[in-house]
Amino acid sequence: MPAREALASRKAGRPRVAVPRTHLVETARAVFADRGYHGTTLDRIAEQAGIRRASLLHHFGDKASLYQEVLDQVVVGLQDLIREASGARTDYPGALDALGSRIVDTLGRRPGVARLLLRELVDGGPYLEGAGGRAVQETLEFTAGFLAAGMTAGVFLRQDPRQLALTIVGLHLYYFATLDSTGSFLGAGAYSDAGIEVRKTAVLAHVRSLCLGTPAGVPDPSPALRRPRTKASSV
Amino acid sequence: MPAREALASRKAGRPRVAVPRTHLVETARAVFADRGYHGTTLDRIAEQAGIRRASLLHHFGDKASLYQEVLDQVVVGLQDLIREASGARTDYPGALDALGSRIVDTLGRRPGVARLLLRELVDGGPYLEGAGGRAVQETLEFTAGFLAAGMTAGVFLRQDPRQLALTIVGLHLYYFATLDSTGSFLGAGAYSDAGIEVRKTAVLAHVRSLCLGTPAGVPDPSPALRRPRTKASSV
DNA sequence: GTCTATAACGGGATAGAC
DNA sequence: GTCTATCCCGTTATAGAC
Repeated sequence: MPAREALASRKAGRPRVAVPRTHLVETARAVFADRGYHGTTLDRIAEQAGIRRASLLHHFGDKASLYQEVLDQVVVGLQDLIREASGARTDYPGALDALGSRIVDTLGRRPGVARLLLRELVDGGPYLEGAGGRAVQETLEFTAGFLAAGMTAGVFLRQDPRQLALTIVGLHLYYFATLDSTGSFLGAGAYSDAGIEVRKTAVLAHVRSLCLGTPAGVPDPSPALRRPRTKASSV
Repeated sequence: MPAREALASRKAGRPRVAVPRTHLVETARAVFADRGYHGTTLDRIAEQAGIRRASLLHHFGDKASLYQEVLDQVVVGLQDLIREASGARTDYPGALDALGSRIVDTLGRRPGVARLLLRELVDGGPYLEGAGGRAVQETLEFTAGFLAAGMTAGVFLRQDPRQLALTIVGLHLYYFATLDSTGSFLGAGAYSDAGIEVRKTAVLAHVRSLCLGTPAGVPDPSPALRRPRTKASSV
């Protein structure tokens, strides 16, 4: 954390240490994810990044452009992940597990991604009306197509593939996007590797049940995560 | 829609038609649901309600208090619904259907409720740290308890009841909270009674599958809602 | 109880020095 | 490329007449 004073005493025009653009976008992603578009100020992003608001604007022009760049990155990242993990598979149950596993890993490691995307879907902001909306639409379409293919192949249960796609997406995004609020319901450690693993086990079983009808066994949750501790250590 | 001019020409101090407080809260709910807390201005709420911003502030003191009142109402409404629909039941599968059915009806009829609640859970605002947070916690706890009871009764599949509760809540809230954005994926009419019915059928099957392991049959989605029309009528 | 008018503030964006 | 300083707009909240 670069201190405020160090910043103020700096000369103008001298790059402190050549803050790379990617770092700025990452910082912005974290802050936007935390507070939403309207809730975040450029000052906060700038402060976190260790520069001034004016410098931030120099790079991105305005707040909306920065936000768009952040969201673009998130959406194409997820899109690639889904295509990659499910593409070129004939083993439908295997693809199902691979997909769920990678998504839980990604969202669990970076809860900001789920928050950012879910918020945008709820808000229906201008981003979704442009290229971003098309990407989301394509990804949903792709997912529904994958499910439909599994049904015609006779391995997935016949049902409305679009409705199924939306409940699966919802079950993924909701959990990690609201983990901060529901963390006390789960007990400490929901963000830990163990917590992510517990979620992954549950999700894989749930998705298998929905698609295959397999009454999957998830007999024993990690005892440490079953009941919240009344006075558990924070973080 | 009361016209702007009619408002401006009114005399001060004379109640137009005695706008009831509940109406103000309802209007505020709709606007907050649409744009989020930071995204909504008191001017917009006031305009929708047919009064001035100053009058609005007279009733509620400040923006935060109004928001809290709105959210309180939403949360206790949902809490009551869940308790009522699942309480005093020994028929677990029946309770499952009743619960899902009523929730889909409620959220489908008023998508703002899902948006409002989901946004708050994502934001983790100050509301959740007060009485609201306790209510949410209680409701989650109640739901997990219901599922656990069904498991010990031997009718629900044994699994982590907390993880199950969160995926079910997520599958409910996500769908209706993001319907505006994913509407084009579903085709026109997602908000219609027919669209809600399609969702309800799917949700009941999904939840049954998750809890009971029943490979429920949802063979035929309404043809009108299966594929989006390229040039469908709006609304 | 509703209005007009205005104060007070926060935040986005620009100008220009270095 | 980063800074300081400034402008300016939107929004909240208050004061006080009616």
